[in-house]
Amino acid sequence: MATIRDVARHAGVAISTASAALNRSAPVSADVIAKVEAAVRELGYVPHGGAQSLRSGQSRLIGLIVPSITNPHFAAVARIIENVCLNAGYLSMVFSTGQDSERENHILRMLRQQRVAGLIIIPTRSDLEHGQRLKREIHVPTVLLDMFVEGLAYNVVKLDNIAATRIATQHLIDLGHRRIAVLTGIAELATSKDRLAGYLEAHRDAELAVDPDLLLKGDYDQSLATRSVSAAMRLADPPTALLSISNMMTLGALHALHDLGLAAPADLSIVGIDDFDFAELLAPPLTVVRVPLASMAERAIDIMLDLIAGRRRANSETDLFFPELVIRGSTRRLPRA
Amino acid sequence: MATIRDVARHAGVAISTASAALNRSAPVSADVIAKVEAAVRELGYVPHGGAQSLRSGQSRLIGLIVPSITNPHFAAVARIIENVCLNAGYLSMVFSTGQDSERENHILRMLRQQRVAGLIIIPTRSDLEHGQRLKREIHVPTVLLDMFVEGLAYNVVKLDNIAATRIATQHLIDLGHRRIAVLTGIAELATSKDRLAGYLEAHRDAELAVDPDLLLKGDYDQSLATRSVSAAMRLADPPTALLSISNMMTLGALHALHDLGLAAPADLSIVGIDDFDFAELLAPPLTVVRVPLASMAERAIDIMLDLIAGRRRANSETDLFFPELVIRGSTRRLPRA
DNA sequence: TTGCGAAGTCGAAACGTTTCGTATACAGCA
DNA sequence: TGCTGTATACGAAACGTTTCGACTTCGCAA
Repeated sequence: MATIRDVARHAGVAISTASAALNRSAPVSADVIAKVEAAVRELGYVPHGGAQSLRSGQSRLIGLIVPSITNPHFAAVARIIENVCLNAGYLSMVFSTGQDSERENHILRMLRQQRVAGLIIIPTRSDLEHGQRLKREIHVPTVLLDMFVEGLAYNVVKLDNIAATRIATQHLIDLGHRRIAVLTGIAELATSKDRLAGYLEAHRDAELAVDPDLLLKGDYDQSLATRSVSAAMRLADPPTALLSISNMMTLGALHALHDLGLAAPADLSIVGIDDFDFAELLAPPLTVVRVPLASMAERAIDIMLDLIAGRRRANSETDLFFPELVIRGSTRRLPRA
Repeated sequence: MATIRDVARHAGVAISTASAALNRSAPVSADVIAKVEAAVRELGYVPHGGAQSLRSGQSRLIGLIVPSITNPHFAAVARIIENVCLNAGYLSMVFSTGQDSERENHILRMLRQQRVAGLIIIPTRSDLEHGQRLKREIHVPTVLLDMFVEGLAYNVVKLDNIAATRIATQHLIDLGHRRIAVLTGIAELATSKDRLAGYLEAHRDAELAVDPDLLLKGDYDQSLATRSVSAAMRLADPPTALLSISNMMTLGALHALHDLGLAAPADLSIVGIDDFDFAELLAPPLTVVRVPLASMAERAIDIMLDLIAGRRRANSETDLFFPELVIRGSTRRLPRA
């Protein structure tokens, strides 16, 4: 592989001059620039990123850590961040934690080994202990996406999660539902807590009691959601509506109904948080709360690049985005008993 | 950031000894290993990947290039490869080409700059010209996934695409369909050609003529597929069945029916290539040809790691995988006219 | 004419590793 | 006792860059 030494020799200049010509980091005559660029083309020279990172102390790598790349929600995030990075001369590196803190930690370490310039993370937990662990492990500009973590002075870009479930629940209440189940998330996660809070808030506002039996266990994954919903539907007094706080669990709920020979919205009105391409084509088309994901991802990477460039200083400000209810076919007015 | 020099000093040994202790690359006493490892922990030392790559001439990075990470099909591939890499001490870097050769080229260059140890690619084109371009741009072990490219002596892991569409088409013919439309792909792609070939083969076998009007334009994306199917359904003599050669286009077809107030399978039987999580939950549940994707991705990364380790030599052998028809609700027997 | 600053170029050091040849210590053997 | 071999440890070079101080050259002002 050609090195900059080859390029310099080929162009008849010193290595330092070749470097300056390529990076425009010092005044170089147009003539020399032309010769150097010609040499680069001729030799097919591509700089050694490792050497650059070693010498300059900064890489052009940005790490992105999401729960799972197979979730269309996060795939969309990855795609957007990849694009912005590529346009800015950076490279994004995407990894899935599978909600496993150990794995998250391992990924963090590997990313640190690559000396990534910045990190965008959807963390696996949001408690203080985890915050301290992250603080210990991370030494670069970081933006928290989708979720806040205790004790971390990082910028946060997230949804108004309370509002998201509040308007979703409100919608169900407006349709006359009184027994509204909720597929909850992981108790340790701030996002889950907030989403549950929104559900409770809507009940309080409507002066509706909450039946603990209708707080269904979930873990953001399909299979547990399927089981939980199955169980709920077999209750003596089953729910007439369901709020699912994440897209994969919504799918799980659909599966459960399918397995039981039931259907939405006839047997159960369903509203999910988080729209996605397929939602409209499902049976039934899903009523969802849309999360302005593209904007959120863009904001996150913008902040990141600002942070790296020193145009902005890290702080713990939160950029809050607002959800929007999209009514489709999976919810219906509850007929009078 | 702590360097290996700090570690060495802290452990009271020479740098080279510390290195040997960490990499087990030379005999080091258990005593010293313990001291070095203690120092590593205490200082939070993480080696500088760039420096390692510079000095040793090899990185632990593997590039994965797919058409689009937002396609659940490819997201699944990415996830599998990420896992295998992580377990093998490698890091995968995933990028989406958007079927754009220029972008593919740009990504290739950036990956070359990072000195990735290997590449797994689903290429944007399969003609000879593109093959030569790739050959020029790539200097590391490479595995072609999902598609063959002319003039490249790389290992290929792909589906028996002809069989895939043949059995799909055969299924429709068996159900009595005679006017079967096909949503084709990009003409330059070997995979598309093969899939069209399978469709034609099935017709030939059944001694059925092919109506050119039923060869619908597609580009692996939703929107064109939607338009093509819309147009087809407005034909004087519309098709009674549709074969879609990729999942996103199947969704597009569904959208088209939806927009026209039509439904599958009543107005059109649909079979798509490529199963995915949502297929079962769509309206209707999709009849598809399942692609053994997980196995394919695993095989690809296995070959890759073998290639890197020198346990295997690059060649142009093809690992062929076989599809399987999964009959669900989107196809039905054509009632007699 | 001299002096001075700017433009352009160069050489060498440094970044953090790995690797390889060499040094030391000690045990075993003659 | 002296020699050889083995097990460890060390020192220094090298990987490909960027960066910085130093050196020319040249134009221009004094």
